[in-house]
Amino acid sequence: MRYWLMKSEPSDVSIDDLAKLPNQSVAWYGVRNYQARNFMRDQMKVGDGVMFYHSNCEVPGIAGIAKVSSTAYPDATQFKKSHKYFDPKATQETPRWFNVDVQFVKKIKIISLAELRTYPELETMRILQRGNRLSITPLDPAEWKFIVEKLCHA
DNA sequence: GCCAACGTTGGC
DNA sequence: GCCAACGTTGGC
Repeated sequence: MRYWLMKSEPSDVSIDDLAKLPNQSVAWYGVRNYQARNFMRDQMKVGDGVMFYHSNCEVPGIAGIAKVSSTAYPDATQFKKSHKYFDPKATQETPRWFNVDVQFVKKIKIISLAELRTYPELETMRILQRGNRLSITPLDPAEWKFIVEKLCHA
């Protein structure tokens, strides 16, 4: 079992939105970065833990816990001509982009980026490294454990 | 809205 | 295969 941190803009899908969706689950569409795609396609398994991170918003930080609820399958938006995530180089036979489904587990009191930066235990987190922009990054089990046990409040 | 950092594209 | 130009991300 692996652990991941996945960024979402709350104006797109917030942790509250996720909790209200059918099955409390969403297709993680729109990833157009190969490294992030490869994490989903090659490494994610059903049941993997996910820290749901709010980015590009007033208080960026970890807003909840989720889990991977399907293995990867072709991202439907790449085939839709009118869609902003349409990719003319992708075909049904050779899709270029994949996504998993992510399911709500619980909402927590947000752990802001500024707070995350204060813990030596978390200084190796990819999200905290300078210049990091990857929307999906692996979390060390130790980082996951520290966040779940020490920082999560309902 | 600014801008640093970084990924992708495409001409050569 | 190099690398300049361009587009995007995302904190501030």
